[in-house]
Amino acid sequence: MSQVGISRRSIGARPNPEAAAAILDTAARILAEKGLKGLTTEAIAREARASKSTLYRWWPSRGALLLAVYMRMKQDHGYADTGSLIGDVAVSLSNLFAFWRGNGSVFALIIAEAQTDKTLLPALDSFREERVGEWKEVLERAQVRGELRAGADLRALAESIIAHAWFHLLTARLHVDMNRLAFDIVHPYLKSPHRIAGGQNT
Amino acid sequence: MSQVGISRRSIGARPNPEAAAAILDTAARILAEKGLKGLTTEAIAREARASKSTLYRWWPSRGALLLAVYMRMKQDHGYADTGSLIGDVAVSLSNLFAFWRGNGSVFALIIAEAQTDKTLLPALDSFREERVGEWKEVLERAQVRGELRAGADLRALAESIIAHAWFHLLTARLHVDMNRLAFDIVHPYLKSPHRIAGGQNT
DNA sequence: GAAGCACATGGACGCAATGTCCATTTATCA
DNA sequence: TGATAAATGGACATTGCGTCCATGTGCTTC
Repeated sequence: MSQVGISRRSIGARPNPEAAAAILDTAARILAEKGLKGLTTEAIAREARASKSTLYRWWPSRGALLLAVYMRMKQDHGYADTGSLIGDVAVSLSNLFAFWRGNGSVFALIIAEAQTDKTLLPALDSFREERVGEWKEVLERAQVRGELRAGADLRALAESIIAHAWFHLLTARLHVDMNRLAFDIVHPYLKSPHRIAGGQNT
Repeated sequence: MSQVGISRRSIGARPNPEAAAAILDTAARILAEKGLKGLTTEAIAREARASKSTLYRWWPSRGALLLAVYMRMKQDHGYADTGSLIGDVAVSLSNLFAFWRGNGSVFALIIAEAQTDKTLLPALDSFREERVGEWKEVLERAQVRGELRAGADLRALAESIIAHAWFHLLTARLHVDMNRLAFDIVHPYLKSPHRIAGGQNT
């Protein structure tokens, strides 16, 4: 809500951090109020009382801006520590899906944008790599607890979890039974067989 | 290559199948010659010597047309029957990735388009469901051979394979070691432990 | 303290691409 | 043979991304 009265002026021969902040704030607000449809560079610039030039001086493309908005919103990851791997994955995915549902699936739009905007790929790559690292922490805890089969490839499992999450995001299936999903993803990697917790399938 | 000399005319009070065929052929040709960049409704309509109205009478949106083009090109699936599940998955994914690389990853564009074009979602859903069915056939063969662990969920594994394939497509990683990828996806579901075949990781 | 400079900013514009409207053309039916 | 129904074509409206140039502001140098 950093709404400046009228318009923003130059503060000299260097970028104005207030402009960037206002742009990100405004983008997040538009996303909350109008959804994905309204989230255009024109609307963001207009409502942030900045020009599109300013916007493009900070981020090289629409996709890059969207990713910045998303990363700012995502600051708290929401990984769980329940004591069991399936529980951790179920709750963590549940938090993630709830987050995705709450912001109109911006992240789906970012993935989509990356398919045509090649400047986005590297940024998205490193973003994904960070997520892999976070999931690996969850998996290492499970490994310490002795839940995983011998020789389980933590990186492969982490990527698998993310792949499944993306898959559900992109196919608009964010409302599935999370215990079931976590079980399906993780249980082949577990040492001892588990009973399935949740109920209905998709 | 059904190139009509000049222009196409109405054949009366019913749609002209030649128009649809010419549009699909032309779209495939443009895709092969100019890649994804040139694959616009304007270019397709122009080069197919049809109007955009005609195009939109046959398909409700750009994405729907792209999916039709893709499905027409994909008629031969390329699923393999090597005698082992990991081999089947490795070769089948290899064929799929080669196909995707060959057409400039149109399918990635279709997935991207589905994120904003909601008329595409149902079509993409049923398309995906067909792929699930095909993969399940591969998996059933493995089950008959006794390769899978007891109680393995075939549908979950089929979805997992597709999820991984999409994931690699969307992150522009179509050149990975396919034996390695197939192993990572499948081996937790196998009854007996396997040695890994391929070499380097991503 | 004053003048020039470097660079961010704003507004307007170019361009490309999607989807729509209406007049025209064609075949069919009475 | 004339009227009707529907597809087709060309032009157009609209939207949205990215760019250009004049303007303004603070910093630097003399």
